Amino acid sequence: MNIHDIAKISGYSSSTVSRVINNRNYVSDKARQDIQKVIKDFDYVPNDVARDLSKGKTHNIGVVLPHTKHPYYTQLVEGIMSAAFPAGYRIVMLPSKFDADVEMNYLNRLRRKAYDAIIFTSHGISLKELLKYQKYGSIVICHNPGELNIAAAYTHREESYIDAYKWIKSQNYQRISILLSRDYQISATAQKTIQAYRKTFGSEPDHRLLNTDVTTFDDGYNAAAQFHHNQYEPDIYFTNGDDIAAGVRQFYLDNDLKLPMLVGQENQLSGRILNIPTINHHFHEVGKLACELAINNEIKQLSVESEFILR
Amino acid sequence: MNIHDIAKISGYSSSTVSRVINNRNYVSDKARQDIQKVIKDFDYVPNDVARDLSKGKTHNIGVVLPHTKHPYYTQLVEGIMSAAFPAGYRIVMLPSKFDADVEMNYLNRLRRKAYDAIIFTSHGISLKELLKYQKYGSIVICHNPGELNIAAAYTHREESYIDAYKWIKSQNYQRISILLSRDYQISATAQKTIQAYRKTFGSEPDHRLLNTDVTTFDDGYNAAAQFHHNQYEPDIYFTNGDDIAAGVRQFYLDNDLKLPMLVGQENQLSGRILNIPTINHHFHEVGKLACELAINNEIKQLSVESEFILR
DNA sequence: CCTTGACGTGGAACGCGTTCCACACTTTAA
DNA sequence: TTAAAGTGTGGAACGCGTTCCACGTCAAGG
Repeated sequence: MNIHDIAKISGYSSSTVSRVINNRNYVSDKARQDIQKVIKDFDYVPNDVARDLSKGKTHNIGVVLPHTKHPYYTQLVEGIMSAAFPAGYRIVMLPSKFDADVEMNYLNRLRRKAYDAIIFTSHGISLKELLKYQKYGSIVICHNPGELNIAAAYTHREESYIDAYKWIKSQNYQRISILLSRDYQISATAQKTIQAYRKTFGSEPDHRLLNTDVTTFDDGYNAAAQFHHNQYEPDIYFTNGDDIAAGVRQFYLDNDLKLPMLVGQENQLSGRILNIPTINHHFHEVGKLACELAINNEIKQLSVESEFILR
Repeated sequence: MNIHDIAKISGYSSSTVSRVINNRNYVSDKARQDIQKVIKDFDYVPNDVARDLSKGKTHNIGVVLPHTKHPYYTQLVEGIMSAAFPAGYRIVMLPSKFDADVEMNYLNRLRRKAYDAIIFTSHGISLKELLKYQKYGSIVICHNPGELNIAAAYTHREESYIDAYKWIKSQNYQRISILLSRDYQISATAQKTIQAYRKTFGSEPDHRLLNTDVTTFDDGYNAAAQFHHNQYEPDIYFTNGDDIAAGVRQFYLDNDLKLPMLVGQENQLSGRILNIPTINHHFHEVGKLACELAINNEIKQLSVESEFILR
């Protein structure tokens, strides 16, 4: 049962049926009623895929996420949804694990018109590669793209990182551990963390206390355990998330050791419960902005100030 | 640039081009090479929407979620994704806020072939209504559908609830508060909570200590504040999530009151940090099972045992 | 009385890939 | 030697809604 069947049965053309379905003008009352009756009698509904094909628009936005457990992505996705839903867009989750092949595959699906736009909450492939695909649809990333002309919504982290480090400095902590989620050679965000350190302290961070790939409570726990094992322990941990800081704390607690100072990020519940200073990056807002850029196909950069919260 | 253009340029028919694109047999080496060269030269990629239309399949699974902040849904979505991705399916997020109109809209989109299947992580409309739509595609729900013949993956909660109540009984707690996420008149899950109480204690729960619509840390906090204000306080809270229990705890802490006993659910990080007994519902597994049912279009019920964890 | 324009409707092409069927030719088995 | 089976390829319809264009009618403005 398709629109042409309805046309035949009702005795009108498919153009007129289409007008009725889409509530458009230039249809007489009689035709409208006749056609609506047939539609009802035969319990007809139009096919969305055919409509998408002929309109050349799917109202789908692909959202590429390296992993899902991490609250960064959860918050972003919520923000994206909050903007997508009212605008009649749906979001399609695209897990990537930073795998370049998988990401390229998603980009190609943008070319293939499976999505109207694609948002990279984070990405493994290079920005130059992304640029090449802009002609196929709107592409938005969630970090500062620097000079490159690509749509982006991101948190302006520098200030808050420097605020945090300044506070650390003022408290006279000596051994500062930095737990990063990704290698600072790869990740722009991790780089910012290090840069802010240099700016504030005028020196390099202590590499013996610098860890990468620390993203969860357990990772934090293990990092602390490792430092303890090496008998070279920090008196403060600057971590990439409150949950991670909570994991560090747990290690000290489990082993009856004096708790070090902790700094988290992302304003997670764990930080609130444990009173850990944090940095609120307003990811919900970032997601919302990213989605708006995607929908409006605007190539511009929007940033949100993040803030150090000392509890 | 479409498949017919490639056919014309290469001098073959679109059937042959299609065979080449889909790596099928019955194509000579020469034809394959010629066509592949044209495809490459003109940088052609097929249109996924057209393919979906002609195949009658989208490889999209809609996932209806009342809200996103709640970890129940997050864990389910992760589980769903873990099954969808390897099978070549993508998931489309469909926020509903339990709004029946919105849910009906999503069901209609199933009819309209926008999704191959739809998973309701929770739902406001009746099961009878859902049953009507089964003929349009696979529908899976995430709670026990009882006698109804509808695909479902869910946690078998009774045992663990009873285990929890038995423990509460054994500890001689007198005033038991139950904080539900939804009214037990509406929600099957909430009903189970009450039923297990009746079974264990042989009596009705104290309605003065029973609250509904408690889903977040702050809700827990406020519920505790309210009981305190009413000067009728529980000595134990049975809550719908560790985060909620953490919120309750926070109220007592902030007001320098003696902490009541707490029981959480969902095995969240907050419970782990604060050592709150919890119930692990294995939602990740449930999501995975639900997705498998959706993909295979099987109408059967699968359940996972949940377990009371006393820390 | 004629022109202009809004209104109502249909035809046919378009968006684009898939697939069934027919046809020709080449092997292989009998 | 011949029928049967396999290989290679094209034509055309199909999946289904949208939209441009043409054509006819009728009323309002000049």
